[in-house]
This record gives sequence, structure tokens and C-alpha cells, in this order.
Amino acid sequence: MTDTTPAARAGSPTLDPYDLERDPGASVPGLDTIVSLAKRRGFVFPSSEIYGGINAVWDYGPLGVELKNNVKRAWWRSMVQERDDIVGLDAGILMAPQVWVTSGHVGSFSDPLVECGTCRRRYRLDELPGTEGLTNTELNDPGVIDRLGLTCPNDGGPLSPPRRFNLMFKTYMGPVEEDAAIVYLRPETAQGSYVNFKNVRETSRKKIPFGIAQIGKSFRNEISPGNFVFRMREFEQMEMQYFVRPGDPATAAFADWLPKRYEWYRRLGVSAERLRLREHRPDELAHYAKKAVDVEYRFPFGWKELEGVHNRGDFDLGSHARASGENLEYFDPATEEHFIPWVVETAAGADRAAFTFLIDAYREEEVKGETRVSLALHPDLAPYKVAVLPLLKKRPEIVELCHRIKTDLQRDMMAVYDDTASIGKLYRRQDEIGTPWCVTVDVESLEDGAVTIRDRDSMTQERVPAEGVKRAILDRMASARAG
RNA sequence: GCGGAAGUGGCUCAGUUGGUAGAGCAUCACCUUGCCAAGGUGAGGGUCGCGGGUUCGAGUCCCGUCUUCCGCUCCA
Repeated sequence: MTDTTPAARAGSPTLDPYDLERDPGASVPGLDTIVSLAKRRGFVFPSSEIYGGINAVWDYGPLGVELKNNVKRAWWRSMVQERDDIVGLDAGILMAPQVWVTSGHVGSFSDPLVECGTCRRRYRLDELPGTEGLTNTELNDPGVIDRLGLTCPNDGGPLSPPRRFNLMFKTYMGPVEEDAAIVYLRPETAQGSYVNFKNVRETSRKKIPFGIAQIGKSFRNEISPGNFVFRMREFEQMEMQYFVRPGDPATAAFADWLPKRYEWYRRLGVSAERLRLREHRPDELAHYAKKAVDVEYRFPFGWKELEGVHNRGDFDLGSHARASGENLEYFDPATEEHFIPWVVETAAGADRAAFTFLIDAYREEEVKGETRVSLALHPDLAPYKVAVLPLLKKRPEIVELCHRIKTDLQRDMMAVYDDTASIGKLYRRQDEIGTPWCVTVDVESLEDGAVTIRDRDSMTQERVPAEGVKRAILDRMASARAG
């Protein structure tokens, strides 16, 4: 039997993560397969399905919410719980509108923009010569470029029709729907960390370098969403802003965080062949970034960003300090210097991460002409850690012992009891939803007080005393986490 | 946003020239079996994405719309 443990299938650790040429595409399951499994087993459903659905929003079902919660829990553990230099924050989805003006999100996205087909420069249509006096309706007319015969002021190239890049969702705060009451749903959680920088620093008494971690919903009115939960209009981010001294220390922090983030996915079982690192070219860097490297995964639709590590310099704190008038400098008592800290950010998508773990854990096996599906999920991520199964449900004592064991396990972990099929089928069911361990109670258990623990990955069985089951499972979880 | 394809039980699909919807798997119950998806009997579940239209009659033809996928575009 092939070794399907997370460690083994994670592949050679010597693979070059920067190798952009390799492509394990053939081994990646199709998107249809994953979507179908997700629906069939209750991981993900289309939102508002009984009304025909709503574009680019997906709901997490009973197993999906467990998986995603586990992803977030694993992230929080590695970022906040196990570190002394990072603290958590949960800022509001609604923020003062000025935040988004300062961050640069409002300006570029609230006006009709046209783009040159050759030099790719973008212009506000209402600032081009020849557009004086046009109404809003005319400015948004797709045919306005042709009608006025406009061309690129830079090189005379063809201009695209005007588009409003409404990245941000808007709503109104207060009872009156007027422009003055417009607020935005945040398109990223990071700004909440920047505007709370001073509050967090003072109350947590952290000294630089230190970080602020956040998990929360963000909203983007994407022009082309799609690929299942990969690009949604409502999604959840896991972002950490690490504040450091300007210049070289930021470069060093970047070099430290990048491999850490790559390893996080590897330790949770993602195969090395399907993970790589890709540095942004200077021309694709975001306005705030001095340097950016993406952790990419080989999705069924190609290599795509899982997480970005960015050196944002002092762009954010500097901008907010200027715009708000608040002093956001840090005073270093050792050197008696005042400075605006630089930020190294790790920005991951919780949905993308959960999606990645689901795809990467997917296994198919041909047995007696049948295709058996199993999910080799890391125990930290599995929706259920253990299933308790009776070999013989006609004996009430066996069922009763099962329930006693399950109730005890439930105090510490997600556990489930099932007796509605033969034992082989009960195992297959648990395999398909990624449950790492099954506890089986048989007739002998009633005499010797021992039960069987069956391991999904190694397909081995071990006999343990019924009262020692929880300890045994907890030990296995701990050793899986240790690697 | 543009072009193409597709939407029929939970999943995968069939459904003839238009005549009141089927299968396999899954689910549930009972019987049987008792350590890796056995077998038997039975049951539940679909106003065919939604809304109009044509027709005596629409899953089937027409229009609109929503959703999904593919390609382009876009992607702070």
C-alpha cells in the first residue's frame, strides 16, 4: 500500500519553491469533482440556491464550516497563540469613509476610468480634453469614446470604454440614504490594524518588532469572480501586519516571514509539488508595496495566489498619520529615535486556504471496479476527529458503550456516532469526509473492555482500553501537529 | 463587461417528431450480515433554474432573466 500520510505525500522538501516551470497539473483533481464532492457531502453550497443563486457567493455547510473554522484556528494558533510578539484584533467591517480615501481605495475606483490599449495608462475620463460639460450619464456611455473620437494623450492609442471600478461595496449609515451617509464595506482587514496601531501598541505594551493579526470578512465587487470559492465577492481574510524598523529590518522580516508562511501550508499537508513562490515584477506591484511574493497553489485552473507577503514600507502608517493628524510614530527608548514603522504583511484568504486543503487532500482509489474517494486531511483540519462505530448494533450494550465513548470524546473534539450501515461502509463514509480515526466497539469489548482505533492514513488498527481512547486520540493529534 | 456552452431528485445523467418525468448512486425503514462500500424488501425526494410567450397541450419550440463553466477582458 502506498504511503498516504500527510508527511509522505507532501513530497520532497528539497523541491525548489521558486521553480516556476514545473507543473503537476495532471495530478490535480478537476474542479467539477471538488464542487460535486463539496455539495454532496455538505462542505459548500451555492448561496440563496432556492432563488436561483447569487453570483460569487457561497455558503459553508456543516462540514465546510468545521473545515474553515479549523483553518482559521490553525492560523491563529501559529500567529497569535504560539508567539509572544503578535496580538489579535477584530476591527469593524464598517470604518470611517476617510480610511478608504487615505488608503487609496476610493480615489481610483469611484470615477469612470478609460485605459489605453497600447500603453496601458489609465485616465479619468472627465479629465480628458473634450469632455467638458458631459453629464454623468454621458460619461458612463460605452460609446462616448468613439462619439468624441478620443485617443490616448500619451501615445494616441485606442481607449477602452469608460468603466467604473467600484471595487468597494457601498451602503448608507443612518436612516437617510444620501451621499453624505455613504460608508463602505472593507475590501481588506489590514486598514483596521493600521488605524488601531496606536491603541494596540499602547495597551499591549508591545515593542517593535511586533504584529497585529486579524481574521475577518472582506468584500470586493470583483469584475470577474469565479472558480468556485477561489474568487468571491464576500470572502474571509487572515492578515497579519508586522511592524518593524524602517529599511533593512523590514527586508530581514520579509525574508523571515516568507518561508514561515510557505511552511505553514506544508505542515498542514499541502504537497510541495503543488506549492511555489512567485515574486511580483516591479510593474505588477501594488501601489503600497516595495516588494511582494505570492505563495501559489496549483489549482485545477492553474497556479494562483494563495497568500501574499508584502513589504509595505511606511505607506500605510505614514498616510494615516498625515491624513488624520495623529502622531503614529514609534519611539525607540534604546536609540532615542522617533520613526514611522514599516510594515511587513502576510495576507491569506481563509476560503482559498480551506479550498486548497480540500483539493490537496482529495484521493481516488480503484477497488473492485469502484472509485473510492477519501480526504487525507490533516487531523487539525478534519471536520470530525473521530467516529465511534458499533460492529454489532443489535447488542444494546455495544451501542451504549459507543455512546459513552463518543460523549466523552465530544468534550474535547468533534466526534460522531454512526450505525446506519455495515462496518465497511461506515469506514468509507468517514474516509470521504476526512475523519482521521474511527473507534470500533465489538462483542469482545464487552468482555475485555478494549476497543479498536482505526487509522485512516496508515490503515492500521490498535486495540486500546475503552477508558483510554480519548487520551490515545489526543496523543495522536499532538503527534500529527508536531509532524 | 464581451463571446460560447450548460442548467431535469442530494450527486451523475437519460428523456424520441411537443402528449401529465425516469435510471444508477446517495438517503431513510425493516430483514440479513458482522472489521473495510455484501444481499433482500420497501419508502421518501423533482411544479424540469426563474418569468413570460406560442400551443388543445411545453422538460422539449421562442423571448427575457438568473446561475455555473470555458475563452477573452479585468484584477489595489
